[in-house]
Amino acid sequence: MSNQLNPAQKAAVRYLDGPLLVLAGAGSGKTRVITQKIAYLISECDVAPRHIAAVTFTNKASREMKQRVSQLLGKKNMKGLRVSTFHTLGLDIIRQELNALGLKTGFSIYDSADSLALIKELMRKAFGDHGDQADQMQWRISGWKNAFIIPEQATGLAEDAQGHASARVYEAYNHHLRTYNAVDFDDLIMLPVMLFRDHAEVLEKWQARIHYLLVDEYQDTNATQYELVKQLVGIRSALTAVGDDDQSIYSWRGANPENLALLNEDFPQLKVIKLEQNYRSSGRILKAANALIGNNPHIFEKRLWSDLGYGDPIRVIRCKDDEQEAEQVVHELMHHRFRNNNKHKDYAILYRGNHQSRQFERLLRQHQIPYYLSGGTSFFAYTEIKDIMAYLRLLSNPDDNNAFVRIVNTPRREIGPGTLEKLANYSDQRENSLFTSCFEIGLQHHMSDRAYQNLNTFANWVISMAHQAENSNPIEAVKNLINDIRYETWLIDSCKDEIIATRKMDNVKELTTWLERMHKKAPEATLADLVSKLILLDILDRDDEEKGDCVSLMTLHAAKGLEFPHVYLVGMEEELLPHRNSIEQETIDEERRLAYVGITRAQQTLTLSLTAQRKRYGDTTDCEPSRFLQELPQEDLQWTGTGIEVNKEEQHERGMSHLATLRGMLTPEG
DNA sequence: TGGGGTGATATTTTT
DNA sequence: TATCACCCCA
Repeated sequence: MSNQLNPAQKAAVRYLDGPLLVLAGAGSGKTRVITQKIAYLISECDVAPRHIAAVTFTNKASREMKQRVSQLLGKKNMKGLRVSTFHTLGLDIIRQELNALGLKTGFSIYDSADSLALIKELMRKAFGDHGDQADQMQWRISGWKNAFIIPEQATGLAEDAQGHASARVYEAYNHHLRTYNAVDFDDLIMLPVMLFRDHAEVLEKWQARIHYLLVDEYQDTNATQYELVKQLVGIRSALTAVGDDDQSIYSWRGANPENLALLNEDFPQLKVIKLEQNYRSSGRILKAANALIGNNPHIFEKRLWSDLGYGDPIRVIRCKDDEQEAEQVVHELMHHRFRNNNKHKDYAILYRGNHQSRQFERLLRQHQIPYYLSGGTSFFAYTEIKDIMAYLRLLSNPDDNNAFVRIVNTPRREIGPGTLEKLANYSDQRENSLFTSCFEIGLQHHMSDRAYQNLNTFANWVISMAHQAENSNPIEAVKNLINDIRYETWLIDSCKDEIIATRKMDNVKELTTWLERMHKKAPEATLADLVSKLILLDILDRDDEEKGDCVSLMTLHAAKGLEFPHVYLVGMEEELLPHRNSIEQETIDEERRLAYVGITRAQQTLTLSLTAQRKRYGDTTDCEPSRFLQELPQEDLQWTGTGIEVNKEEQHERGMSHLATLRGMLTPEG
């Protein structure tokens, strides 16, 4: 890829006369446009870095962006530049406007596990026992927050008793979060928007701070995020939004691809620039991608092209069942790699659902091919990390009930479920956090002296540790704390396996190493600052570059934004891609975009695979080829597959059902 | 407190 | 069919 910008890219970089929407097709160099534009603003237009904000969705994207800007400008010339995720931007705002929001310093950020636990508890209390529906409730509440709907509005919108009940849980949930001096992920966006709506002077302050706003992956913004963008941009309208409606695959999570069209309405002066030259894929792959996505309705028409040559045919491997699919794909991959002397990391196997990875993993292991499986357990899901994080959270925010409950008896302090129950009842009555209740005289009458003593000792210990963290080096304080609670001994005692205990302790050490590193970078930051930063940052992001030479296995969702020389898109069947639920809900368009995202990941070769049968919930079911296969240019597809012979016999037995169509597709000119 | 038995449940998940 | 969360019991 050359360093020069093409005319469309250049126009997007230079355009500053008003709001701009850059419709950036897959592989059209959108990150380059954003980073070059930042550089242009700073070095050519004399905009101070601190007046520019670029917002992304993932830490990874924001890291990459920062890095590329610093390549263009040098680190010292970008001081003050704000490149962050939406959530980090929200966190910054909240942190600086605490009082107006009714939060206290050191507030906690509840991750989804925390919020689920809270919702579960509330549902148990309010509705007897509907704790098993907590995840649906969490989903609903998050949906409301993403759509900028407050509890009162949710109540108003409720159509039945169940809706009312849900709105009540939402209300209670928010109320409890505030009591615990905590916010959840969605609040990080929602609270700033509410604040800006109600306090013009605060909004003005932030508008004065951010003179130019750039938003990446604009099609993924939800209603609340769009509101935040509109507020910050204000009448100045200095906005560059970059997005691609064809790559909108998160609407099930509240993303509003219509925001692209809304931009047109909300900013009548909106300028639209299309990036249609693709620097990634062969002409044939793009032709296929264009053909497929042509079946979707479009507000903005665009047509990707490339001058990278026409390339190899798209292969379609037809298999007997999912087991054979894995065999054939892996064999094909191995041979291709060997013939072309490629690296493992040149290859990716993409699929619709996580469960599809299994067969492939098995075979890759069998052939000793190193692979990288995206979407494992998050670092923060480990119990030992949760424990330590809970301690750290409690130090900065003693009112954090989740943290309190988690570690009050870990390691053991003889504060059992009975005592906790009594404490909880008491604090409920008083509308206080558990921690605060520990100090109340009235509590004594509700439990044994011994229990009361234990609680008191613990609470005082928390205070002294918090004091230490505040008044000396926070990292030292953390290390002290881990020693103080004898966490290592506790791990060894509680794990049967010494190796596991060591591994867990290693994780804990890694956590402190991270804190140390962050502390070095920002010596002024308090422990609370470090902890909240840590929560928004998925540590597992780190092995991006340390991934090594591995075949990538991932879902289509996870593949967005990535590219590979050779891509295998597997499971091209009805009910899988498009997924069964999407067929029922008639949201085929998004599934088509998902397939589109998969296809456009490929640089040189693309191989699709499908099976005639698949094991599903126990029994084997027949599969039909995905409708998307028929939407591809048939003359560019090359069908192969060894499953055909086997199927010939079955065909008689089954009386030529759908297999006839399959065979039709296997013969060219069918 | 953990392990085993039981029953429900089976897309995608940036923060 | 496999997994996972949950409950109960020792």
